[in-house]
Amino acid sequence: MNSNEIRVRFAPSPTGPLHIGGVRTALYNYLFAKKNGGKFILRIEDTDQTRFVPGAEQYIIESFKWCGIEFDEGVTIGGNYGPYKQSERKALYKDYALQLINNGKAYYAFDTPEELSQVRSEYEAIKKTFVYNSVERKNLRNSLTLSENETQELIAKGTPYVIRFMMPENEVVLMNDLIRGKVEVNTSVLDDKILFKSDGMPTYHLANIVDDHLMNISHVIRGEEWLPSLPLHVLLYDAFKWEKPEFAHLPLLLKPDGNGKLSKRDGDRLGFPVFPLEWKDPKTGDVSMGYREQGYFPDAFINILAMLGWNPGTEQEIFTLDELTEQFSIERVNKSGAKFDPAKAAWYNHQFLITKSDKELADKFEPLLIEKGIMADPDFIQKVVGLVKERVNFVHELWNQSDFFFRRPEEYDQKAVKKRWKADSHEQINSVKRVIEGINDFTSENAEVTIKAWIEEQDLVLEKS
RNA sequence: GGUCCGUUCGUCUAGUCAGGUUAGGACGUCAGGUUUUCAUCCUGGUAACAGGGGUUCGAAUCCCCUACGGACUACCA
Repeated sequence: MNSNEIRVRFAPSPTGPLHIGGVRTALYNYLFAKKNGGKFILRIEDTDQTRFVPGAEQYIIESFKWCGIEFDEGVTIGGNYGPYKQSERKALYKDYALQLINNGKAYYAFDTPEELSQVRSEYEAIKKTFVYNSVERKNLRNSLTLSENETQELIAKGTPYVIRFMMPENEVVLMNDLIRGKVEVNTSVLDDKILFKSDGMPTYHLANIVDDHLMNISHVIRGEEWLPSLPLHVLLYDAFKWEKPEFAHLPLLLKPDGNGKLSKRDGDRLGFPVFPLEWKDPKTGDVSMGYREQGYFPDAFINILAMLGWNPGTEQEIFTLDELTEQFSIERVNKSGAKFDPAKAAWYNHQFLITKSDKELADKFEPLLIEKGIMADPDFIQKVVGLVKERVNFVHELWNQSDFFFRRPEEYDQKAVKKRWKADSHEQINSVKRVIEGINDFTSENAEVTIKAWIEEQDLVLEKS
C-alpha cells in the first residue's frame, strides 16, 4: 500500500440476515483496526442482483449498532473512498476488466451456462473433473479461439459474453496468510474464473480486488471459505501490477454437535440463535431468533464471539470491548474451527448480568412484568432484582425466580408439599408469620436473628432430607 | 473425485515458533463444604496431545506417512 495506514473492511452481501460467523469476522477486523490505530470500513457487496433480499442491508447495520461495533467509513456513514455499495460503483468495474483483456490477462467467453453445465455433466459421467483452464479453453467459444473480427462481431450483435481470467498454465503461486503462514498452489488446478458477468456486473473476485485496491485496504481479514480463491486474488493483483494487501483467513464457526459449518438450521434444531437480531424472512415469513431478543447483552455477545477462535494467552475470559481492543492480536487467532457452545454462551451472559446495576436490570424486567399485567413500583422491582439476579442467566428468567413477589402463588410444588407439609405446619407458618410481622426494623440481619430465635424457642430442628 | 486448510479433556482453549511442565485454565458434569431451602461462593474429582514411523539423551512441540474432519470446486458471495 502506498501508506502505512491500516485500513480493513467488512464486506457482506445483503442476501439475508448476518450470521454470527460474519459478526465475528467483523469483530476481528474492528479489533485489529482499533488496536493499530486504523480505519474500519463497511462495504456492501451487492453484485448479485438475483440474491438481493430487501431489508438485509438495514439488518446488517442495525446488528452492528446493537453490538456497539462502529465503522469509520462505509454505507450510510460515507467517507473519502465512496460509494461503499458495489451496485453504485458498477460503472467502474468494466474498465478494469477491459484493462486485463488488453494486457492479455483475460478474455471474452461466449459459452452459455447451459453449454457449460452440459460439458460438466459429461465430465462427471466419466468421473473426471472439468476445469475451465488453459487446456479446455482451447475447445470452447471465446476470444482466444475466435478471430478478433469474429469476437467483435459477436459483441456488436449483442451476444451475451463474460470476461474470464486467463489462468497461467503451470505456475506455483506463493501466498502468505497471517494466520496460516505460507500456502502454495499450482495454477494448473485452477479455473479461468469469471470476472465480469453477462449481466454487466462484476463477480466477487473482480469487484473485491478492485475495491480493496481503490479503497486502499491494507489487510484483508475474512472467513476461511475464501482461502481457496486466494491464488486467484493474488494473481489478479499481479495482473494489475498492484501492491497486495496482507491476508488473514479466519477459522470457521462449527455446529455444536457433529461437524460442519454452523448454519441457521442448527440454531433452530438446538434452540439457540445463529443471528444477532431476530429476522423475519420477507418471502416465507419465517422468523429466526436473535441474540438480542433472547436476552443476551451486546457486550456478552461480543465477548462470546471474541473467544471463539482467539484468546489473549492469559486466563482472563471476561472482557469489555475496550479490553479486547487493547489485547487483540491477529497472531493469536487459532487455525482450527470452533464449535459453538450454547451452555458457555449462557454462562458468559450470566457473568455480565451480575455486574449490571439493579436499576438497569429492573428497567429491562419491568416491560416483562407489564406484559403479565403487573404494575409494580420501580423501586420495588429493583429490590427484587437485586435479590434474585445471582440465580439467573437472562433477564427473562427473573420472573421464574421472583414471581411470588408480584402475585400470590397459583399452585404449590406438589412434591415439596407431600414431603414437608405436616399436621402442625399450618400452625407453624402462622406463627412465623406473626413473628415476621413483628419485626420493626426489617433488615435481613434483623429478620435472621429474629427467626432464628423463634426456631430456638420452638425447638425446631432441621429434618435431613 | 480434485485442490487447499485443519486435528490437545465432551466443548472453548494454554502450552508448539526458541524440544525437558504432575500437559494448565474455563464451560459442562460429579462429589463435598458454606448458606437450615435454592442460587451464589469455596474445595476437590472427572477428562485430552488422532495413529504410525523417524530425528533426539529426551517429542504435544521438529520431519515424514496414514487416518479423520472441514472449506472450496457457480455468470453466489
